Amino acid sequence: MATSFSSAIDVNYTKFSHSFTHPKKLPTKRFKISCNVTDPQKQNPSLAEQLKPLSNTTLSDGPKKDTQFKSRPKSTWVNPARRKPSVLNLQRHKKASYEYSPEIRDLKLFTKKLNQCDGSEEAFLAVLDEIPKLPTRENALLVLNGLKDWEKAVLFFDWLKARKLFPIETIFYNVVMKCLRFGRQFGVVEDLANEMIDNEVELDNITYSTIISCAKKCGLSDKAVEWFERMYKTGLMPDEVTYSTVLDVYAKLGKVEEAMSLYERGRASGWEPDSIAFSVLGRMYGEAGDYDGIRFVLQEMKALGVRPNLVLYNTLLEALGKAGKPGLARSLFEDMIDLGITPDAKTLTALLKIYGKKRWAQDALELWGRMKANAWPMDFFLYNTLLNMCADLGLEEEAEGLFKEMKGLQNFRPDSWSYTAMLNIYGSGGNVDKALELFEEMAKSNVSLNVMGCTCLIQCLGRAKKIDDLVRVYEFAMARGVRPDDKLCGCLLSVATYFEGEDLDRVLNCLEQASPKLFAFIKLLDEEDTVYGSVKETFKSILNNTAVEARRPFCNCLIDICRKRNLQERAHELLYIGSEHGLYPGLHTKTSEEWCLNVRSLSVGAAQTAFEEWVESLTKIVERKEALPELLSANTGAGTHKYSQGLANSFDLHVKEIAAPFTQSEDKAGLFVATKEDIISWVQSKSPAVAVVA
DNA sequence: CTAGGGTTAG
Repeated sequence: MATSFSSAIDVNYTKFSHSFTHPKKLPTKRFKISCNVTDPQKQNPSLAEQLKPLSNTTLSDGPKKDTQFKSRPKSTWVNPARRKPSVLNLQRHKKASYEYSPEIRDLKLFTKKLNQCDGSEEAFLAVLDEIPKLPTRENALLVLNGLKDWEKAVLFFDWLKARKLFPIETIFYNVVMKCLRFGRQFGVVEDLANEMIDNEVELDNITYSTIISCAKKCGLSDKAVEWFERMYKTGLMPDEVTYSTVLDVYAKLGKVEEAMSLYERGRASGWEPDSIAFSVLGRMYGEAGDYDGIRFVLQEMKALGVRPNLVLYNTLLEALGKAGKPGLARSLFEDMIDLGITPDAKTLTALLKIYGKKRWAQDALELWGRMKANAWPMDFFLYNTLLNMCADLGLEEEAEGLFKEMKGLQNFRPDSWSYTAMLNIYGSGGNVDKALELFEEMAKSNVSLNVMGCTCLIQCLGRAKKIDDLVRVYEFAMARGVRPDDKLCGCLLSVATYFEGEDLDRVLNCLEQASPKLFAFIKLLDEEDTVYGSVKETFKSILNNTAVEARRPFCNCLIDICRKRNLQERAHELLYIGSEHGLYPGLHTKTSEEWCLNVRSLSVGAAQTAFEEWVESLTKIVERKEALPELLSANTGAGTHKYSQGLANSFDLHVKEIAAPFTQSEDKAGLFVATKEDIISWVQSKSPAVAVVA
């Protein structure tokens, strides 16, 4: 079992073991805090002290049957109607289930009545008064368990307490708390917990894990941590459920160090993490995009011989998607299949997302084929994920087929996600007519246009220079309450570079609605008396208020707009500010043999601007007779996307325009090279004075 | 199914 998923883990493990910060070395802040809250009156040992004897005695060798984790107490539930059957009884009354016991059936009916009655206290108590006979402890639990509304559970619980029919034990509180958690009533849960303390009713691991998970569900992480620390204060050791619950609290807070610290302490105390704990950790590392962390989880699972189940595989695949690692995801998936686990829709969704995002077309299509061949389960998410995958891979025909299939399904229709994926496909493929057709179809089928669909349409209509349709779609979206986001603003900015004159003004009008600040900035750039300081200040403020992924597109587009309006100086200023802001990491790289200008992430205008700047600085170096490397190169990239291929071509034109001595490499499209000699003689030819001095 | 923990869209 452990060996079958080893193939995924063993990849490059040596490298991994060097780069991963082992949890043992992590700070233990969390535990210092839990020590600080120790009640001075009780003088209980700190967690570390509590765990010490355990780690010395139970960690290393041999069977650990004496630790509490092996023998967790089972539910104390007793079904009053199901007595331990004798062998004879078993033979004769095989079907004698409690459902047919009249007493239980009555109780169930009574519970149903309680569930159905009016929510008011009076109505509930009125029904409660009709109870056939005063309940025993077990019957009371049966009723309590069957109540759905937390208000009713609390009323019934109060009624039980007032009647004093039997002592109210921990289990009663636990059952009520579970119900309160469902109703997200942390305040009431906390009151009950304090009541338990006051009444000296024992709080056990079930109580604590319910309190903690309730706080978590209510988004009160600080309360969750607080109650975990209170638990330590009492000297109660967490069991495996409490561990996973608290690990999840830290994981959802993104507190990786705290989670790992707890993990390590738990391990030292003899806790054996199970698939749920690993699922929590895997998800946490996925959210952090931490590949080494995910491999640590896989390694630990292997070392402990934990056999992953479907949910754990799904979580790990999802995490690998977030970390952007298709290779490990693929081998993990194959391990899962080899183990005989049938993937569900979530598994396939996770995997297809990775393949699509990473443009692993072959693997994506192969998997899609296997899905059909094996009739693996499909659901709504999976259909839309397949459509998105088609968009990522540019599979227009496949998407059309799938979309048609979706329209014929019984259970659901294509929704705005599905339409958005199709708009994305038509938009990036430049298929304006089909995109517009889809837009009309959405209105007819009552599917609302979301902001991404709107962005895809605007992009597409902009490229096709269909200004009337563009404005119409934009106004439609705004009227339907679509709220422009940074991506839509970036799209409008990029579209603005396709238009001139009156049409440009119409695009800018749209932009003004979406972002008055951006619109004002464009006006500012246009004004002659604008000083650099105010450009810088305004632009920095805009960038800081923009989603990270939209910052570089903003800068690129604004530079393009400046160049279109012959504001070259402004274009250089924006590039400078953008570089200072870290938008173009790795733009310049230098080795002793070669200096390289990497413009792959720049727009046409930004690339030209960067190139001009570079050439200017090379010229100065030649003029000052400073050292140059043998080779100089500018890289535009070949462009894997349909619309990014333009960069190499326009760059080529620009190079020729300014007669720079760079030539495009024949082996590698988008790579422009010049030798040191080329540059020197070119500079000298431009300014003969330099040649004379030389 | 019987008191507590983990997974799904740009």
